[in-house]
Amino acid sequence: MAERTQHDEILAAEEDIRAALGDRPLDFVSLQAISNIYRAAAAVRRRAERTVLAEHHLSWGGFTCLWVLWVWGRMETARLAAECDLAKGTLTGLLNTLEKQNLVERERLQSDRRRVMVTLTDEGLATIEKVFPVFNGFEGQMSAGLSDPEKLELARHLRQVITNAGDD
Amino acid sequence: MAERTQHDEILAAEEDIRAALGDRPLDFVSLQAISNIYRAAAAVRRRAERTVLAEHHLSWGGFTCLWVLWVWGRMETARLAAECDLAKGTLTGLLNTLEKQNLVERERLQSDRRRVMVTLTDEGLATIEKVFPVFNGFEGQMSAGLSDPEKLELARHLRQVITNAGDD
DNA sequence: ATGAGATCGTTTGGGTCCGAACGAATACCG
DNA sequence: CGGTATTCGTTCGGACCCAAACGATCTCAT
Repeated sequence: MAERTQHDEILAAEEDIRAALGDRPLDFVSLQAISNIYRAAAAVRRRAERTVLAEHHLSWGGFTCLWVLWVWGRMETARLAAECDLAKGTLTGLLNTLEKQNLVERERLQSDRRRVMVTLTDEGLATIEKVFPVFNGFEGQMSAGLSDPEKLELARHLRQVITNAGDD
Repeated sequence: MAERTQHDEILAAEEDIRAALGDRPLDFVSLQAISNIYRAAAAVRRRAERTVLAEHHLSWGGFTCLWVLWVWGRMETARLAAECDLAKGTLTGLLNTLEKQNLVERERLQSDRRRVMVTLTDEGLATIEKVFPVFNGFEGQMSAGLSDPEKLELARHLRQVITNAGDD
């Protein structure tokens, strides 16, 4: 069992950093915490896009839109962008794609013709109802090896970071 | 103190999910853990690009390249892409940008003219030596509110996720 | 009423990112 | 040797992503 796992490699890399910069003032603990967030996010996203989402021709952002619309129901683009954590300009392009796929519909509001309401189509509803359980299983796989209390702790720590980084 | 913080809003959103889907089989714990990784990563990156990195005209990826080259020294593009966690095609564009900024240099290997060695220029070295301490301070701000043991725990949990998502 | 200002979603331009295809250079093998 | 495979970095097409600029629409004080 002398196998060198990816886990070990990550730790080894972090040791290299300490060795290379050990004589400088360095908040190494914060560095580990924050830099691993980005690596984990990128790894999970890539994996999802190549497996679960690719099978249904969905991008990460597209899936997020469907999911939000499924859980909270039809809503205007401004709120949808906020819930999906996207810039409003980005959402425009995403909705174009989803509309071409007949997964969502746009509708100008009568009361205020600047605004646009977004609704799941029947096909969009069927898609998210089919994909979400698979995606949720994927989330389970990605967090395998952590106990439920550990997962909750992870989520709690991340909420703290999100709050600290809050876009105000 | 009736203030509704961003922290509360995140938790409220998660409650909405449970309410909307409560009667379906749902691994809610894994969902919280994984989905917050992406939100945290995006928030931290946006914040960094708008503050620390913008002042020095660096993108997230560009900063990562300089950092890697600083810690581990000059290396070939293939390894640099791996260390930066980027596709090799992406790295080509990033290096073009960094080369225009006179921060790195490319050099064909004599022994194998397919390969390219990347080196920090003096200006690149000066840049990363100036920016890194600021960035490290930024990482401290982003993880404020967490104790050192909590940060280490966060890093450890994320390493587990990275391993689970490993690109094989 | 009506013009100034605010607020929508969209467009634009630039950068990031990926996967697949490509051309050059090297390595392998008979 | 000489031809085929493999392995490089780069290019290409497409999607994503953002900030800023843009038009259309609404609001509101005059």
